[in-house]
Amino acid sequence: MKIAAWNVNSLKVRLPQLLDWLGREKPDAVCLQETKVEDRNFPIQDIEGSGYRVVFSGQKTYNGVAILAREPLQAVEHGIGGFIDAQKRVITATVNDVRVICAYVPNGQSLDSDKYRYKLDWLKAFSTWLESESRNHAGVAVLGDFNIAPEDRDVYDPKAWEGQVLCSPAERAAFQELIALGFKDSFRLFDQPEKSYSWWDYRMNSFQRKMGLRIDHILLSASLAGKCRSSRIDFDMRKNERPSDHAPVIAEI
DNA sequence: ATGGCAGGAAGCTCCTGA
Repeated sequence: MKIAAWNVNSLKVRLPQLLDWLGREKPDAVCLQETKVEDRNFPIQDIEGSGYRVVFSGQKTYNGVAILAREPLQAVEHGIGGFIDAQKRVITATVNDVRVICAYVPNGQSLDSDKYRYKLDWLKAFSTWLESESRNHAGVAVLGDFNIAPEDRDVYDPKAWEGQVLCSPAERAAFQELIALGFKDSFRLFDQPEKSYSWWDYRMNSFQRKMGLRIDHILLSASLAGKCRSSRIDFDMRKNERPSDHAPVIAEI
C-alpha cells in the first residue's frame, strides 16, 4: 500500500498538478493539507474522475484537509476527539484496515505569539487523542504537515534556526512525545540523501539553493513500520510551474 | 537588519504561511 501526504497550499491552484501526480504515482491513499476550500466548493468530481474516493474538512482561506483513497474510506472522524478547534486541521479514515490520520499542525508563527501557545496546546491534545487511536487500531499512520523539523539534520542552517519556531526545543519535545507513543518517523527507517527537505520558502530561490526544512512526515505505528518498504520525498514536484512550497512525502507499507 | 514569494479575500492592501 502506497500512502502519501502533500501540503498543496490551495487545492484550487494545485488541482491540475494533483491529478497529474495521482495518475503518475498511483498512491493508494493521499492526505492533503492547506486545501483552503470550503466543503461546498470541494472539487469532488475531478477527484472521483481520477478513480479516487475522498473525504474532506475545509474552510475559507486557511487550513483544510482531505483524504483520497482508491478503496472505501471508513469510520471517518473529523478533528481531534475531545478538543474543540474551529480550525480544520485533522481528518481520519480507515483504509484497508489502516487508520489514516491526516494532520495539519499549526505553524506557531513565532515563540512569543499566541499562535505558538495554540500550537503547543494543539500538539498536547493531538498526542492524547493519538494514544487512544493507537489503542483502538492495530495499524495507524499519521501523515501530514507537522510544522516541526525534528532534528538539526532536517534544517539547512541549524545555527540560524536554533530556537526558532519549527525548531524550538518545546516543539521538538512535542514531536518526540508522538514518537514515544510507539510511532516511527518512516523517513529515517532508510538511508536518505543529504539535505533532504520537504519545504522551501518561495523567496530567495530557496529550493535551488537547497535551503529547506523537513517538516512533512509519515509516522507509522510499530506493526506498519515493521513492513515499511520505502519512504521518500518527491522533490521533483517542487520544480513544477506554480509549485506548492511543500513537496509530497510518500511511503510504501 | 530587512525583505524577499505566493495565495486568498477583498479592493487597489493586508494577513498568513514557515
